[in-house]
Amino acid sequence: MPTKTFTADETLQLDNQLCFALYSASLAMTKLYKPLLKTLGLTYPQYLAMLVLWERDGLMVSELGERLYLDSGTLTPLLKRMETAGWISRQRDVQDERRVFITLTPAGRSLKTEAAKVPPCILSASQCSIPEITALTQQVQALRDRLTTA
Amino acid sequence: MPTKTFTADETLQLDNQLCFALYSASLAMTKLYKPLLKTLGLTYPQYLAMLVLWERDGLMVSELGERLYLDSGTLTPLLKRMETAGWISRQRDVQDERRVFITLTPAGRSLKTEAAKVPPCILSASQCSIPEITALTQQVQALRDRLTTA
DNA sequence: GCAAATTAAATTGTACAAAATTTAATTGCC
DNA sequence: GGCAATTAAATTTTGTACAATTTAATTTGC
Repeated sequence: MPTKTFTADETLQLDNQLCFALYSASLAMTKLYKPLLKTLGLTYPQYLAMLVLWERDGLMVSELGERLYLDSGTLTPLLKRMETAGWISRQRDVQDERRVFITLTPAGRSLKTEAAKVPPCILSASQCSIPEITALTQQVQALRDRLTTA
Repeated sequence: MPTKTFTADETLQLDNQLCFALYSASLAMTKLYKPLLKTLGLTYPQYLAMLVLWERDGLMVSELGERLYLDSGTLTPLLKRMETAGWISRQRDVQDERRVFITLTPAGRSLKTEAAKVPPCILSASQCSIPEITALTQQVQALRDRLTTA
């Protein structure tokens, strides 16, 4: 079977780029979340960190980073701001002084109730059905997993 | 038909979030592009700006921003760096001193040939077929368009 | 039992993103 | 014609991202 070839113009069209579709969709998503999260006192990446911690806390910074695909250079300042805001505490391991464990404060834990109102707002704004969202989420996750192992 | 309801735990699971799938996939994509673009002397958002300008240059900053869904607060410093690097020139309109037009330099224009090698590298790293990529791109674009009008 | 390699986080420096404010120019409207 | 509203970009501030380097602690070989 002959392989279709593309011109330089076609391969470089902005609207043919999956990377740009993801980039612009992710920024659009962030803009939608921002005003809702502002009422909670969280930025968007801080909200993602809270989603991880509401599932299970007492994680090391590196474990949080694996879950979020972010490194310590990004997480350390973000977590310091979250500590200042009163959502989490950062405690260095006495056994191994390199490790820092992240634990939710009572305020951080109870914020989950308010946060549960956010996803339904986003869902309605996205004008998508649940099955559509679920399918797209799985496809994009599968792509991400292939990209991170590449 | 009864509507299925979800618990707070389900709605807040990180791996159920389309927003996080997009966010992490977009960052993974950026990491894949970064070493390839470094050989060209471009950052990833600068590359996106070049894609627009290779299609058509002589745009105002605001027109570039509409195409990329970015505002002048992001684009102005980015474009200044691209001017310093020699890829573009920024010329203020004599008729209307508020407008700044962005034009490719000869070096910027000729960079397109080298850049055409990038998308095939990404395609092979993504381990996806062309039809898969095309379909996913269109779905994510459609989502973005619904989010930006929301 | 100790030096080399590894691991974990912090630090540093560069580069976006976006909200808010400022400055400058133009457009409407009476 | 003149003033308010609007538009366009720059500036400022806050907050990510991430590569590269540094510091500190542990593990592994020999």
